[in-house]
Amino acid sequence: MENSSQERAARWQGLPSWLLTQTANHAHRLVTDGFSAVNARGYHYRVLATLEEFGPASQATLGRRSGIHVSEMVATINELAERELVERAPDPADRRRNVISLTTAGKRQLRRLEKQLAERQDELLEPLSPGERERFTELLSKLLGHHDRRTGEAWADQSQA
Amino acid sequence: MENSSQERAARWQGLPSWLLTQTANHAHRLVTDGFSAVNARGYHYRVLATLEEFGPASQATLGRRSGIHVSEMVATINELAERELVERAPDPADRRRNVISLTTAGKRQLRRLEKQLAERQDELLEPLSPGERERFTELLSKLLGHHDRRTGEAWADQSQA
DNA sequence: CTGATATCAGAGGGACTGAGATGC
DNA sequence: CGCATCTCAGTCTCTCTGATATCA
Repeated sequence: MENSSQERAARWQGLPSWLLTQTANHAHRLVTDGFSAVNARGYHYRVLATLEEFGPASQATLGRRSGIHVSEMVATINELAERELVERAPDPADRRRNVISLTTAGKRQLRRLEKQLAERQDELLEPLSPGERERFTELLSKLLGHHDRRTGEAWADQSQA
Repeated sequence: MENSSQERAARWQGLPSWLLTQTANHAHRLVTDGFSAVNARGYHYRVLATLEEFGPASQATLGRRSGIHVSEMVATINELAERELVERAPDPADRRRNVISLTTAGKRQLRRLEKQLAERQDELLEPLSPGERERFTELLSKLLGHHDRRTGEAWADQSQA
């Protein structure tokens, strides 16, 4: 038998990058499953939340604010508009643009998505104590801030229109 | 926040799942770049390391030990064999199987990959103190162990089948 | 017959690139 | 004119499914 009853752990399993990417996969699956339980995906949540937070905007601005690529935005808005969760209307002031706005159905859906999201965070952090959870997010924030700055990805604050 | 005056941060940016997946993206990019600097990718490292650690094996066994899907293993071994980093020989004891073994060039390449890997871990954790690094990997290990168990992915020590 | 092995083709999601058409 | 916006088509990488041929 090539497989003994006790295999050693592969040597890379203790590496921070491995732990990080594997745990992130679990997190991603949890959240994705939560979203698809209400027939949505991550982009839907991000667009709806951005609309609620910043108000109606063009697709391009929406893309900048939510960190979603413009060409992805097209498909995302298509899906949301089809379900009447957002409204897509031509901008009278600039005929290149569509003005996207949240409908009341969209707001209701956003509430559902946020409920899912909160539950999945809890599921993700389940084995950690409250104190550990706090330290964990602190450490992650520190790392993410560092690398976002390093690679110039402060997309949250690069917007003018 | 280094945010300019106008834009608030998107509301999901503090969520553990967001911090985790985004940071993991950075980690993945770092490691991938490190590997591609020596013309390799993650699967190459995992196969070479597994070969060194457990010795020659069939592709299927190699897949179980390294967590790489069998159909991916075919392409991975193709690439490694083409560069003569591994040898692929028919198993005389079982004609379905190929026995894959590490060449001396493969060992040299493995050293290069491990060097890259170590450097990138350091780059990843740069903003953290030694104590923080330790706590960080501890917390991640706790989470990953939990979710691996939860979803039955203890592929590192699953012996049968 | 069953199960395992190696191979190949392809799906599917996520992030991105490039080009074209329209309008500022 | 240069630039922005919207759209579509396609690439790339990773992971997984399915089908097939071979053999234990």
